[in-house]
Amino acid sequence: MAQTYDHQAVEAKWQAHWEQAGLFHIQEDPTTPKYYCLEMFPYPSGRIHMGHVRVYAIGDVVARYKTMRGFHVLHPMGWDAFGLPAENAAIEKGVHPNVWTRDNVAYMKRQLRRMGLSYDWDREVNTSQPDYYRWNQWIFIKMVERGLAYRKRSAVNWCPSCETVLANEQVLAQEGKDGGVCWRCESVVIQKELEQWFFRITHYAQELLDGCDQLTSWPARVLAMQRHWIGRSQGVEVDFPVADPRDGVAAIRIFTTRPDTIHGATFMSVAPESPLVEQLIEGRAEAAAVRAFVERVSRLDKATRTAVDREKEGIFTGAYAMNPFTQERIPIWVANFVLYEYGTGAIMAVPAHDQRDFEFAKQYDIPIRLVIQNPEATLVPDALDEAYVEQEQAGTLVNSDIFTGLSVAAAKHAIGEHVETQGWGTRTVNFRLRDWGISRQRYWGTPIPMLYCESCGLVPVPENQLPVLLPEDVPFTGKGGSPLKESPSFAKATCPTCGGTARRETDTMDTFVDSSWYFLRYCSPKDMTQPVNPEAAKHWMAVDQYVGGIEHAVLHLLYARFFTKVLRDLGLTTVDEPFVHLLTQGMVTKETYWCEEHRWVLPSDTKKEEGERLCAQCGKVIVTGRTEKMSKSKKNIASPEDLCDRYGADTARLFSLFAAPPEKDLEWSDTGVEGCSRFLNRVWRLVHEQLPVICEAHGKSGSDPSELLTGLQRVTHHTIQRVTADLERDFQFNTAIAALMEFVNQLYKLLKDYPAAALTVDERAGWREALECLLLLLAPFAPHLAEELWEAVGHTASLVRESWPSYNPESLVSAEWTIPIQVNGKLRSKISVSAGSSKDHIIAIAQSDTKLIEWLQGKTPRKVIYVEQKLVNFVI
RNA sequence: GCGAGAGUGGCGGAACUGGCAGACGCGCAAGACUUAGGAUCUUGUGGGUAAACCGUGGGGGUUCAAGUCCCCCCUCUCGCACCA
Repeated sequence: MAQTYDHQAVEAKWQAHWEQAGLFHIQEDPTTPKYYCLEMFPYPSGRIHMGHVRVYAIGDVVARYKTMRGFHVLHPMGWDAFGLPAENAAIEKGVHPNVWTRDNVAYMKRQLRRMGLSYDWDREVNTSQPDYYRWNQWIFIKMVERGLAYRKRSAVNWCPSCETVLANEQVLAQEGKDGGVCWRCESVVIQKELEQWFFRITHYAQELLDGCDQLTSWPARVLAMQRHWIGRSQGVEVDFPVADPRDGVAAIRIFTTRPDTIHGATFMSVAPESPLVEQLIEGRAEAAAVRAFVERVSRLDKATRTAVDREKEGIFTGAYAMNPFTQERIPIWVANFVLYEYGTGAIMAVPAHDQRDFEFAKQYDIPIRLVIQNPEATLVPDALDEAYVEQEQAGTLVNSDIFTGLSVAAAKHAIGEHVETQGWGTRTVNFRLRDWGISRQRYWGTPIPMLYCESCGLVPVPENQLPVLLPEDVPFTGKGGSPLKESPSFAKATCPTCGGTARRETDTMDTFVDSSWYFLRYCSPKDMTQPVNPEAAKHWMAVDQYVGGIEHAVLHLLYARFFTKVLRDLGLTTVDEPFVHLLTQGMVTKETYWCEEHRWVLPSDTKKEEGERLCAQCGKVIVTGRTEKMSKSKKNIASPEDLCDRYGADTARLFSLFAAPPEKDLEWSDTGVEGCSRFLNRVWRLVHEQLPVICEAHGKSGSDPSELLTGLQRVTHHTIQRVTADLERDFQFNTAIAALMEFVNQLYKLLKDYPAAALTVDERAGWREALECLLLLLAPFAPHLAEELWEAVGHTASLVRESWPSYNPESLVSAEWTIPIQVNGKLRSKISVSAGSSKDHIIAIAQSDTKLIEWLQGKTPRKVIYVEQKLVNFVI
């Protein structure tokens, strides 16, 4: 018998078998419960990387496990196929994005097949194909009709490298960079004033926030990030009348969450972009200086200007407003930290109780008036070195007219009410969330199905003219601007309303639109009449288990939740939330190597000499860098293809699941991979060595169950229990696999201790049960090997159709208990008693234990603690 | 600063409701089988020569018993960062 099995042949054999038998093809089945298992679909960048291996291995174990548990499991796969790399390839290499994408999809699909993943490929979707993106357009038009898609001119994020607009969610913070950076290329993003299409995600802000409470099986940090991103603030809008009113500015409306501090407002601040500024300064002596300030501030990009450590800067407009509560004249300033897009773009400034206002007041010598007193330590206004920003529970109002003496909480309520009864304003709620800008000035995306007619204005493309196809005659120059403009055939159109000439919208949609509803499309991927078949969606939705990277915590996951609500309101689905359980898997990381001369180097370009790692080229000492996410530039990648060639898909899967809990980072280790490969070979040899034992039925029939038989049964059923519990409890794959390894170790021990020749018929049956359970339990993790051995032990049907084994609690019962004996809480001995022994009996046995007698030194224990089946503790 | 999470052997990591700390794997050591092996198998492996004792980031506390509960502190990772 070979000592290692031929994984190449075995894996190819079963992949072909599964496919030919159509074992992963799934249909609605009213007789069994459904389960929808989904992993985030990949962008077809060219090759599968280890991150893909990990996420798809996780998903596949879930899908296979749930299938064995009797669910009919929807486990689809597809391609998030629109995106910039395809277009860049067109610019650089002259290959059409469609061709580039198609080739990549074909290659990556082969790679995924090689991993033995249980996908229903009949449901494959590809977002770059008209049969998919036409429904983006359809949904877009429905959203236009409902006012959920609209066009507006505003300052937007612009990535100079990708030459396109980005949504707020796609601008990320990066250390060392002043501004935000592009999510894709990490270039610093700038601001541009443009007219663009937006999705009114803010319409669902409250529901998106409330929905977080239902998502109890999502990681806390993802929910925290979403809640923060949505950013709900409850407060009051108040009009501050302008002291000498001018045209169109009778009052300045502010938003505050701290109406309780309103008596302490000693000035106001307006955002530099606000049109109020010009209205306030016109004709004043201050006008020129203010304009210069605004000009200077607005040259900076927003992220820089609003960085928290940036100095507070401002300028007095010359105008005054009246605090409606105190009737005082307070100066109106323009301040760099006030955001035009948030609230009303203007604030009342309470330096005593807001840190920003405090710093501003200090700098410009504006009075600071204390209106909240700390009851525990009396604050002296002149001695403040920071604003007193107390919590709700502490603080009492002072210097606040009739509100003096109220608690902060009571004052918030009372003053809010007063504002409303006086007609000065209203209580209101503000969100941090902004509408989603979806226009992209790129080619490889969904054309926005809108027309600009000279006489009718904006006109949606009629439904029966969809899809608006991407034109082929587009030159890829890389010189920027929407490439669709360059198509001679595309831009010109006929207005469906008046028949006159119209111009097509030449921007395309953000690719995040595509991925915002693909999970719904999988329910009825071939429906040519609608994006989602409501019946199919009703059957399959919501996704029971979603698996993907944490990097989408606010991007894709927020957009997908939004789209689900939109499609629900269009009657296409009945669920409010798309994903019930969310597993965010960690990154795959690896050590990096740095050579002074050759920079980052591949492990294979280094050599080890006398315990030191040297550069193979120049012989210099290699510095071992940080363990980081695998990346080509850091040269710390491991190739899934090499891995499959050398060890096989089962080993690759097993290692990705074993080396770390799924949500944590996984540090790549070549020796760890070998360990997993060794384990699979051990399973292979174990089963083959025992084939004669389990396949031949000779031997006498035993009378009572032998020690071997009860041992086999106990370890078998105990393993079933452990593996099942580990999978049921948050998919603890690493400990489930550890349990399987222990199982195999124990079986080898029994193999050694009980020679095959002497076995009874019952014992042979016990061995068969043990080995078959091993294969069943192993099947979701290492499906090829499990199938091969399942066949070897005599089965003809695929393991895919087998049920998950259940354990018999009686088999777990051991004839003996081993009870640890403690003295004063420290382990001193262990005793063995027959199972079911009474407390008194166990204590008596313990007291006669020689080791214990030594430890007790003749003293009588003050107290004896006995925990059922757990331990005895003598306190002396 | 705010939010989330994490600190356990040489390493990755176990330890469900307080109850034998270190499962499983890697690495290491010794041995067996081998012409040989980086194959395979067996044994050992927290520190301490050793029993004692010490050990879960540090310091207190509760308890018969603490990695686990309570209080204080430190470090690291990730996310958000002037949102009024």
